[in-house]
Amino acid sequence: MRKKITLKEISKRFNVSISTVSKALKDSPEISERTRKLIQEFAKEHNYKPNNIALSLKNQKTKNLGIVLPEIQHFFFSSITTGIEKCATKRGYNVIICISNETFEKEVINMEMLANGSIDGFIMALSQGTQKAGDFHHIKEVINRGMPVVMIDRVTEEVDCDKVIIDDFKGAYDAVNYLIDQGKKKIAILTMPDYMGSVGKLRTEGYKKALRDAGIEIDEKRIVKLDNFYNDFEAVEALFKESEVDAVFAVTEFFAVQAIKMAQKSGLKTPDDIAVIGFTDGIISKSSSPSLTTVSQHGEEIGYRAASLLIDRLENESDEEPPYTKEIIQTTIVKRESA
Amino acid sequence: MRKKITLKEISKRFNVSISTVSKALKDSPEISERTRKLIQEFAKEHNYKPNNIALSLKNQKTKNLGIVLPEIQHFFFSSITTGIEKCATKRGYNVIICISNETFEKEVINMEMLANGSIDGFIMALSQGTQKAGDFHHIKEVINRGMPVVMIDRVTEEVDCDKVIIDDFKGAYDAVNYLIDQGKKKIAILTMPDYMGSVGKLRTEGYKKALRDAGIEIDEKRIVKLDNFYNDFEAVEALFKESEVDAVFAVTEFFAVQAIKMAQKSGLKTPDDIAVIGFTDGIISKSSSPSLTTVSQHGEEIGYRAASLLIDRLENESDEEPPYTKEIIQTTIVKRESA
DNA sequence: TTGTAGGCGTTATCAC
DNA sequence: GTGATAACGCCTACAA
Repeated sequence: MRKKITLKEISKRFNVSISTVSKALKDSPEISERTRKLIQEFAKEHNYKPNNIALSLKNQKTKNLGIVLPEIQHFFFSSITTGIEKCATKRGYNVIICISNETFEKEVINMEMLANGSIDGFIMALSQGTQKAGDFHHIKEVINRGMPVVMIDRVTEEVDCDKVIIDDFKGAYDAVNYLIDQGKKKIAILTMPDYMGSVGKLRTEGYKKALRDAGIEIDEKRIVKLDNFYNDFEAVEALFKESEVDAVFAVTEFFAVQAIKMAQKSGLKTPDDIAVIGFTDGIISKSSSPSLTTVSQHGEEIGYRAASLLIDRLENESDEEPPYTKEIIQTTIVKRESA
Repeated sequence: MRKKITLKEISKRFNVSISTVSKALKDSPEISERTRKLIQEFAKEHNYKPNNIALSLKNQKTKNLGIVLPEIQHFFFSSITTGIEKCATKRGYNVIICISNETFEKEVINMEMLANGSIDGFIMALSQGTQKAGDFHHIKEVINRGMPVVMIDRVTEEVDCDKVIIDDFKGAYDAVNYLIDQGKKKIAILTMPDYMGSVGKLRTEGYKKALRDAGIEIDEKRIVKLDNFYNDFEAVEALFKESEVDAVFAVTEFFAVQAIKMAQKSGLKTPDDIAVIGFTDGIISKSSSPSLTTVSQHGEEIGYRAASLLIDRLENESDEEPPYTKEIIQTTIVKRESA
């Protein structure tokens, strides 16, 4: 079992031409029974497989999907990746993953690299940096060149392409309603800045709408905007202490768990004194104590759907492009102990 | 901004040969100042970038690293991925990630796919299925063909290649010692079956050694082997109730958190009644309450080192291959509330 | 200063 | 039934 074998080498071995070998391996009736058998056996023995790169060059397609994500350490994105990978594998595609690390620059570089022939299409979620910058030229450029892009979760209206998102607004609305149904009135939200579109803005709006619909007044001091994961939660603790809060809707798992901690510190019981509901049904939610009631985003489904859309488009033979779709994956509430 | 432009197209545009264009773009002094400028400007305008696939075919290298991991939803593996990605990007490589989903079959298929020209080398961790089967022919084959492989974390002595592992034995030893130092005597271990080499066997051995060295008798009923993540923890709870345990060394974050839950259920306080120390310093550890004292595996460092080793080998120009190395990343104990 | 030719591995078309 | 040729996009040694 030595180096990779090529058609050329096989052809030399049998003193035939390369094309004969190629045809023989494809079981072409052009080639004599005998030669075919001979070559096929030899190939199998030497474990011949056509070189992917050569095929890519010839066919002008790589069978690779380019994935550009802000990070993959948190459950939501890693489960998206899992979903993408499942669909891709099933349909004969590989997955090249690049991490933008939440920065605009790395997002651009990654996409330019990959767009250069390495992949057939993109699945991507915007980095924080890109959302902040509001600059989407790199994505538009790729699309203009005829490379399909599917945006997931963190998307923008400014780019015209297929999208798979969750209904952040409704997810938040449902979550807050759930709390209201438990008889909670003083509901706080731990959220993110507005430029974090879906996570920050939309969920906050869902929260407000739910309160309004229930005839509960919106109290701005119960809207806490946190910038990142190592933020000061003292403001939150203060709120709790002043018993200004009887429930918390947290926009991430992490915030939710922190809220529980703060409550415990303040001697408050969850869910009786302070109920907590989070977003993202990840490992944290399952393993925290009390375990978290959360809004599940079904990351794996998002990934799977996105890959499915992308591959459909790639393999669409008809000459007219189907219109862009926007799929909305419904969130569901997973009831556990915290609310 | 239309379709991707090629050397050929540029050459037509200026009525010169392809090689002239190629040289001009490389700023070769062979080409006249004027032609160079002209072509370079045109290329920049049209955002010319050489096609990666063509380069790969020509250079017989792809600048892609193939990563085969059992899963990436848990923090340890996703942080490894992050580390790999960082190093790869820095050195101009892309990362193709495939998930074996803990099965032997998918591991084999993935590696065969990638080995077919898509990548220059592998970084991989064995799936549970492969460890159970004890069949490593696919890895040996790849290596025999001259494709370098770096095994990480879940490795086997049967394959000769570069390896990056943590010192599971010592990590466990240290963890248990830490508990002993706190005056704990009845220390249980929540572990995995022996075929899970590093996670199961080695850590259990470290546990035993620590007890032995401290002159504490090993009590088999305190060694609980759990098969997977949705196991019955009743056995554990029973142990707690019979007050046969005053500390737990858990071989995963998840087990650790479950142990805390069981303790709480039994009305025992952590860390006073039952101290708990886990393995893997992930998100769960940080956010659980009480937060977990854990053995940090430094996944990102493992990934970074592995990628570094692999790329070094790929770019090693000298004709003799350097000997295989086995890097051992030291674990450290991250002290928090649970012990 | 510019161009030609060959090659990377494969396949498809067409010729013998 | 088999083989030569061109093409995918790029690079480079060698002509002209």
